[in-house]
Amino acid sequence: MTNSPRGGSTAGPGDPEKKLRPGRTNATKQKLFEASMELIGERGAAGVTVDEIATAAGVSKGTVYYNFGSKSDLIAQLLRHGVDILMARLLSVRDDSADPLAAMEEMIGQAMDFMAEYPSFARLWVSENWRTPSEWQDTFAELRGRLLAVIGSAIDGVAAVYPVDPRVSRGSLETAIFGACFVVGLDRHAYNPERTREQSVAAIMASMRGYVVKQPPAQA
Amino acid sequence: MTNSPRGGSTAGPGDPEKKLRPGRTNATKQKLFEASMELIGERGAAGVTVDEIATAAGVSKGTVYYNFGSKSDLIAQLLRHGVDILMARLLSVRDDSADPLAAMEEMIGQAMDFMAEYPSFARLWVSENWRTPSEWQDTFAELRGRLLAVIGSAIDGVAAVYPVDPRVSRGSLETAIFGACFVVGLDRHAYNPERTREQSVAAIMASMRGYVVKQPPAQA
DNA sequence: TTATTTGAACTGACTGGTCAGTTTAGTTAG
DNA sequence: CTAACTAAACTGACCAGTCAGTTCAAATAA
Repeated sequence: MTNSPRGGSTAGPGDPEKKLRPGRTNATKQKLFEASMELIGERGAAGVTVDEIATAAGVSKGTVYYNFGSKSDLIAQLLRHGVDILMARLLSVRDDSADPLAAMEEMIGQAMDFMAEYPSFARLWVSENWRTPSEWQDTFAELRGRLLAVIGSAIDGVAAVYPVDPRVSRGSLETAIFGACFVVGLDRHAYNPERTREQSVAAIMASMRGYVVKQPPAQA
Repeated sequence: MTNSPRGGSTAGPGDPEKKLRPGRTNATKQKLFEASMELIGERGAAGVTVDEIATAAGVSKGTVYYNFGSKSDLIAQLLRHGVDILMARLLSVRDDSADPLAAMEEMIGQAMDFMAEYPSFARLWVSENWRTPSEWQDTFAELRGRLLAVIGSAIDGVAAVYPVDPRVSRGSLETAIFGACFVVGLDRHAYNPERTREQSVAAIMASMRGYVVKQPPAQA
């Protein structure tokens, strides 16, 4: 199936238990990530050929198959790579603050920065997530869960301090905020580059401010 | 380039100035819309072949090219078709109500119903919108503008009656709500079918409730 | 020190298959 | 009659994945 270098018993970096020779770097994989992120974000996973990715990375096609077992595998690893970066930024938000709403706001700001920096990843995500029988279904489910957990705990932090609207379920709110981050970030990049980071954050934060009640919520 | 029926001088329905024979229906086009909406929503525009669409619609491949000039043209018309339906629903919301917040809530409800009924359209939209050099860039820009205008006027209606948070720009809020409708609708369909329509609407409405200020907004 | 070997990393031509779009000769039904 | 549609064959481009062969730094041997 997948391309394994020569012997079959020897392990290449494409194999799960890759053990880099000391002094060696992941330079090739990194270049392939960058090139494919760009191309796939712009034209979609199906719209980009492996040859194009290889050329853009300054590498031969065979190298792609040496480092990744398949195009599909490359994309799965690309998704993980992007989520790792986003997660790191979200988790960088210190939670010590007295005001969990401020922490939430900073997290949304981090998300907006990420979308501005990696719009191609955001496009890849919204393009391929939600496809019903997708090759990356499991990957998406896992990564989505990881991200939502972070947002969810930030929401919990708010709910622990402020009175909140009981009509709004935590899960739906997580999703709404998560989705708004992607869409607002992408829209800013594609259609409204003049919009500021703060405007975007404020628009998304509106849902958090609507979630906390200043007076008892209207009777259900 | 594109296929023009027979002689080149004869006009088929694929041509811009189609003039349906009275008594004739659009049955074939309708079937093609339904079939391609389903398939393209699931596997993406590039992942579906014209042959598959024709077969799923119970029609021959030639008929697709008779009714539409190309695959690309079919998809452009498909986008318009879907937006026509969504627009009709959004505009069906009577605006006479005393409370523009209630009108907004009903519009979001209509949007959620649409997403539940045409999840494939929603997937197609988020998959192909935001692609940088896309064949349907102009189509998307126009349709997006039409939809945002409707949401924007509903927001204006609220802002005319309630005091609103000046930190939140109308444009960003439009985008956030618009995007949240798609993403919450899709997520419900794909990952959380147990979530109710009301929960979803409430989560999105939170941003509107956060937009109107109950006490003067915190000093900027 | 110098020669030899090893194997991970990489190359790029090639294969087998797929697919958009075309064409043609015909059929159906209003 | 003619608009709408069918069925099937065909073209030409494109593309994922393969594989025999190359390179070269480090390991080992002499």
